[in-house]
Amino acid sequence: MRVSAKADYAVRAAVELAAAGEGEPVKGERLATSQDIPLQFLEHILLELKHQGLVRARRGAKGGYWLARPAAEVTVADVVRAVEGPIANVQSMPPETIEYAGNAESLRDVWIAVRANIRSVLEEVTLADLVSGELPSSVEALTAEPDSWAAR
Amino acid sequence: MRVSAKADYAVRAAVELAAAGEGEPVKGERLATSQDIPLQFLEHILLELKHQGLVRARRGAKGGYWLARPAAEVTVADVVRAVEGPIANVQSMPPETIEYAGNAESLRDVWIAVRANIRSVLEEVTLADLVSGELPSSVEALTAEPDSWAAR
DNA sequence: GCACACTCGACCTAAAAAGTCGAGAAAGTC
DNA sequence: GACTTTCTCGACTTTTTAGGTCGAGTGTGC
Repeated sequence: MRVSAKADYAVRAAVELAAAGEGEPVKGERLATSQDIPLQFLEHILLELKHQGLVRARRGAKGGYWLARPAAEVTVADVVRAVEGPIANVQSMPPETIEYAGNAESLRDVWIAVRANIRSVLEEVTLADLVSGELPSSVEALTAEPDSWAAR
Repeated sequence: MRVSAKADYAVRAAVELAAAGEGEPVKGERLATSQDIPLQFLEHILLELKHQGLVRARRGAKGGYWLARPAAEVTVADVVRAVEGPIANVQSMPPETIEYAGNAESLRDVWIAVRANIRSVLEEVTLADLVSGELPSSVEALTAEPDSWAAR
């Protein structure tokens, strides 16, 4: 139940692209320095985002990366899935395919519920939301709870 | 964003202990076979659960493992934390301690919201709930959504 | 005292995560 | 058309985690 560096980097780079607007391409190096990500690792991540159709790129002078879709139409879930695959898998299997023996039968439903709740955040927040700093109200409601900020 | 085999095993073993009741200790081997978990790996897990005070054990004939607290007072979150540490860390750091540069500032709030939502499931469900098969209504509400079952 | 079953450190392998290198190919500039 | 820039991408390295095994030891009950 942890978020990998790769996923975190991917979202941050995508936000940076979103912030740059539809204008001209942003160079990998600028993304790397502005978000403090190792350049060559970032290039791999951007390549994956490109392969998933989230990002486009051009080489050469005036080259760089840009979002393939408007920032308001790209969710955080899209970016995370592009680099990590399905969200909230259990033992690398989607929870709905797992058969639990006897007493643990209901455990599957718990993992399903967890996944649903993760999705309800990641699929609601778009890159445009992140750039503007205004998250959807359902998400703000969660961060408003003081309890959400307690380490545990 | 995945659930490790270890966490899954730990919860299943704990459920099995919960189902056994307060009576006599359950042998490691019985837990291993009933939930189909490699015995020696399971023993490590049970040892961790013991170190965290969730489980007690006795050696020798008539030995075995049992829950240190009533099943209704042990949540799935307790078990997962015992073997995996804090839930929903980003790059091994608790999200509230992370500083994001410039445009990515709000990303921290997203991870906080995700963690809050995961907790709201795992901290609500107890081992007793799992044994009885009746999950809290807030969790059942999530699994009732057909969308929750769709792979993505 | 003997068998049973947990204790626990040491070890192991495979895979994933995280990061690096370097050759090459497209795009623009002069 | 040479040159520079910047992405492309396979190969490789390193570190960490996941997942699992072994075996000597130790407490317990009979």
